[in-house]
Amino acid sequence: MSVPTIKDVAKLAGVSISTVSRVMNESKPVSPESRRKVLDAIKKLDFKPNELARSLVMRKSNMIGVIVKDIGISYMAQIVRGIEEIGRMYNYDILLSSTYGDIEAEHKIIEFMCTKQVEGIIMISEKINPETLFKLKSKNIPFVRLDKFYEYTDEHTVSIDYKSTCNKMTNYLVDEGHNSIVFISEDVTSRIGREKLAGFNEGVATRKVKSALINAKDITVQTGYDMGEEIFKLIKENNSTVVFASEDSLAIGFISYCYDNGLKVPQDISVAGFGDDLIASIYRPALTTIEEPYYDMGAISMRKLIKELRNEEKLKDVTILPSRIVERGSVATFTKKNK
Amino acid sequence: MSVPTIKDVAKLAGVSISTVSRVMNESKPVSPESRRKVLDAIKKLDFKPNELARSLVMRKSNMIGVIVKDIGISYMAQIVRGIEEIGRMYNYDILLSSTYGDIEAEHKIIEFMCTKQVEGIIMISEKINPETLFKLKSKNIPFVRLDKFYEYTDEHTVSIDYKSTCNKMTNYLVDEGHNSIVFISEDVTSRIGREKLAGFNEGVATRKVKSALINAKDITVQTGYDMGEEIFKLIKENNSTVVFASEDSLAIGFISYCYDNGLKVPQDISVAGFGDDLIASIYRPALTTIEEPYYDMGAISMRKLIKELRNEEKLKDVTILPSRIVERGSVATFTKKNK
DNA sequence: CTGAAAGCGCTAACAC
DNA sequence: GTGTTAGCGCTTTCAG
Repeated sequence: MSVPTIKDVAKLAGVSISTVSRVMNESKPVSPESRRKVLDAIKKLDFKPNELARSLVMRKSNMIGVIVKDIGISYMAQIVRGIEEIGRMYNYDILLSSTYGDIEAEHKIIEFMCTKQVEGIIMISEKINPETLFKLKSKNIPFVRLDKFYEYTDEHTVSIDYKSTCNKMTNYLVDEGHNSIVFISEDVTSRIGREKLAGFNEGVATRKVKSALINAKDITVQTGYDMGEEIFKLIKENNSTVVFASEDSLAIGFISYCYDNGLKVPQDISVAGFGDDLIASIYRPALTTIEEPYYDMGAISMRKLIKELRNEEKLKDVTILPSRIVERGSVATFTKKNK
Repeated sequence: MSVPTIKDVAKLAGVSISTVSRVMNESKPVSPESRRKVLDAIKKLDFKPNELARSLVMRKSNMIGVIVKDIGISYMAQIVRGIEEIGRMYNYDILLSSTYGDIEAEHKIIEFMCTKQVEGIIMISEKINPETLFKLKSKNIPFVRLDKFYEYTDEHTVSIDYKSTCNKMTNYLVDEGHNSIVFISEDVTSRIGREKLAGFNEGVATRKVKSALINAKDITVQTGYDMGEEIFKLIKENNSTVVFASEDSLAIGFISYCYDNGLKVPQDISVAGFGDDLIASIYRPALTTIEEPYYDMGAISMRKLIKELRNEEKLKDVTILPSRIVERGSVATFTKKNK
């Protein structure tokens, strides 16, 4: 016989299917005897309820859709880890799909996930398309967005305080003895780009140190590398001793450029990043950077989503997580510190 | 009204639900007029069929379970990308779960995925537990394993020819003018470990160069680093000019050790890896290594699984994919080559 | 406490 | 061509 159903269990146990259901779900009292018989039958048949059928009748799929731009991007994978672990705790499975930035695909995925009756959706992307967002909202299915360029509006997200963190890093660099800093900023038309820049500027202003700015067109390692020459120029012009990149990838790209062009990090120039990518600790020199708690971002998003689904709690619009500076080898110290 | 069902469509179109079903699935001819009415109603209501219900009655979930050890491991994420893209082509969704090596969790996940009626399972792990495998087989649900330590038996997998590839790399190194090679091998009790070593030995034997061997207890970057001192000793004893690590992570760890201990790669010592991890091209010096086609491994596994599900083709036991040497900066050239 | 019966949303014979 | 009906495997009234 193929896979057993509740009927088979009922027959073997000599009770009705309702009784079987009741012992399985402990939804209603069942006499000890029936209970035992049912349990025996379940064990004997190695019966496992068909979750599809349960989902259908209970209108509850226990599935969350996770839409990422690309699961191969390491920080996204870290977020997914968090989502997944919390999911398992609450018995939620995740349906994963990647968009590769294709907006057509994005829409299809959302449709499809809805037909699969996912109970909620988490979107992880660098930038989420407004149309997609609109679509998502129209479905009125709970969702959380994890989006680097998120402008606070009325959706739910989990983030860190980019501004104060960049301020902190700037202060740290000055504390280490750096008096002229080059800042590589990312897309300043985005909230995060602006916040990071603002934090840096604030730090520079309060500490009264010199600064120079350069914009990255995107946040790939390649771009960090390609900007090398320009950055070198800025360093020379400003007598800078450190480059603070608003993304680790940019910092790594730049360090690679230094490597290829005979500048030693941190002996000749210090470099700090932002994000604590997987690679930041492996690279040599290991990158001094700001830890973005990706795993936690995923975990908290998931927890929020689940609470919302259980009506235990309304999703708060924005959750701000702490972040910290991770000191590694890429920043030289010019001051004697007594820690 | 909440989400519309097939009934609502039927009512609005003034036909029976069968007719609606028929036009949706094009399963049977329908008069042009009914068809139009149905299509109109569907559009008007923005009706989308409940896939859960369809799955239940058709006994076909269109879901594949993907069990990874940890989606945060970059090569695993690469494999998942391949799986996912092919999946979408064939309208398969993926249900993702990570085990973190916990065998308890592994079993639960398999159970759970089966109750969710996944049609097949792909397991991605460095080492798959025999018990898990047994469980999986007992479910008799099609599955593919992507396992570094896989010993060919009777399951289905996709792999590359580790032996000949290592042989090729060894020859390449000799061609570049290296006459004494240190090989960092991984767990030689595993098939892959053995094959890699065999390939290396073969190359060394045919080219009649000197060689030294050292075993890695695992394949983490840290281990590569920790072995640094021992490797240094081997290099000195054998006058070696190159270290060939059987995993990129080991190579990277070792290069980091060199960096921290004043040996320059490739000026003082060359290093080659295996795998072409994401980091291999980003690291400086960029790592000369062997490209393992992770994406393709995922894609092909998925395609095989789907073919099997469609009964178009039996899963071949083992599929061997091509791989190639990626020349980058970590290996010095001592010979003049006219390419 | 327990069983019969209705029904979740859909597909697939089976009649007409 | 089309509607009726019987399920898919399960939960949940509703009687008893």
